Amino acid sequence: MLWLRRDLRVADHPALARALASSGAVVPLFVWDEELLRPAGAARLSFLAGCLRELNGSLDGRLVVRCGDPAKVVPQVADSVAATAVHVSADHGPYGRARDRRVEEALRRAGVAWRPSASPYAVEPGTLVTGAGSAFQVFTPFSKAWRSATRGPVLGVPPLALLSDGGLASDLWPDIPAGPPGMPAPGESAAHARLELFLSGAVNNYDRHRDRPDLDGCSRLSPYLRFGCLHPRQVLERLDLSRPDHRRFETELCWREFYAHVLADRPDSARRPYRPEWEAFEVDRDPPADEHFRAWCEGRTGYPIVDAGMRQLLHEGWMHNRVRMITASFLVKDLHLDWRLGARWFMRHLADGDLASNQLNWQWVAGSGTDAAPYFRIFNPVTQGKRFDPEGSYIRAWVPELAGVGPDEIHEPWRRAVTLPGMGPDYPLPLVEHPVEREESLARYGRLLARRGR
DNA sequence: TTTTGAGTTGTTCGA
DNA sequence: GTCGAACAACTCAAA
Repeated sequence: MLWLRRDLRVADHPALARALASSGAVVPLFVWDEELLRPAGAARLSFLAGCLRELNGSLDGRLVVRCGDPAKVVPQVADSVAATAVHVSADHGPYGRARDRRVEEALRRAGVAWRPSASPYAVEPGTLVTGAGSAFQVFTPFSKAWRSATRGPVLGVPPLALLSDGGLASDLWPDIPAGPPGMPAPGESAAHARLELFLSGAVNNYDRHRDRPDLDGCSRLSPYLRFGCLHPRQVLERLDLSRPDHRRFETELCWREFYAHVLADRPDSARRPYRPEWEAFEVDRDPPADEHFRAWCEGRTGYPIVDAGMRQLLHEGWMHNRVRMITASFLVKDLHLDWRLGARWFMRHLADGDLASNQLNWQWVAGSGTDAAPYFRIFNPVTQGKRFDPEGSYIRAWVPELAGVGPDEIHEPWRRAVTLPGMGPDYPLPLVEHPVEREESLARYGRLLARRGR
């Protein structure tokens, strides 16, 4: 049996290849695990469903789909097809590890072997350590180790004739809500199409354009990497590392692997500050915190680049990386809310929502994460907007109230002459004043330092 | 064990 | 308008 989780592809699939090589017939199984899907919204669920539908096609309709607790369902299916072994791609996340321990134990009692293969990372999380044998906490030394680590070969598509549905009904699916209108196209073939598009264009200007949400300058591969429609190995082998732009993209893939390593070492950092002293950082909980949070979620903070990003998230199930940083900084440093609120909202609405990348990047913004974050790194939403969306076309695409405002005024619409017709009351005034809240954040940081000194 | 150099992504202020 | 300095102190990783 092959139990699929975050490896929804047929090419370059070590667990699939190994299962087929070691057995007479292989039954592929996917389990809708309610526990895992609870924090996911319509975008990720429908993206996942689309990936499964296409995968089922690639597997000649032999994919067995079930709902429930894997510790019950996997042994059940294994029993009904008389499986001798269950193959998986390893999962090093906090939930995945605990779940796999339970499943492995249940299978062991039933006399079924547990066969983990390589994870959805180029370098297995947990394997890279410092000279002293501890986990890396700083990106740069990690990236050096990662670049020189040996990686497995890229595998092709194995012959699939030995796949079987074991005679089981295969279509026991939960109800999946429809995804947002602008959602990425799911599946392995869409992943390869996107990769080819990226390789034929944007990657060659990646250094310059990756930070520009108004351009199609980044890879948009994150949802495919999230569900293993594509393995990072397959991406890395296509890069020309003699070119700085390609190396820059490789670095971004390395960040993904770094945070997977960090989470494997510190599973608690998904829910708690990586630096424990940050537990004491003051966040707003009393009114108007609730109303502030709602305004942020719905994209009506009155800061155009922030609102554009939050609306793109709801419309596409995706947000440009630069804008993720800007919106996250706004929640944490301007609204003084707990990063976990924002992280949960992102996890709900992102098709690519990945626990390690999401939680630890949020912690990076909040200052509680691995980076020795300079306390003064507070994004100014106006400056960021001007620098990375100079014409304002990204904002205009997502904030129709500002469609008629020109580049000079669009980042600070509250400053535009009141005599301008037609764009008065639609767009909200700023929820807070950035310069004031910046000082407030610095003051809270100062108090955290003072508390530590005591 | 001690020392040393360095740490993704920024902003503001004053010259 | 441009540019460089200042903005804390600490901890990590490796020599």
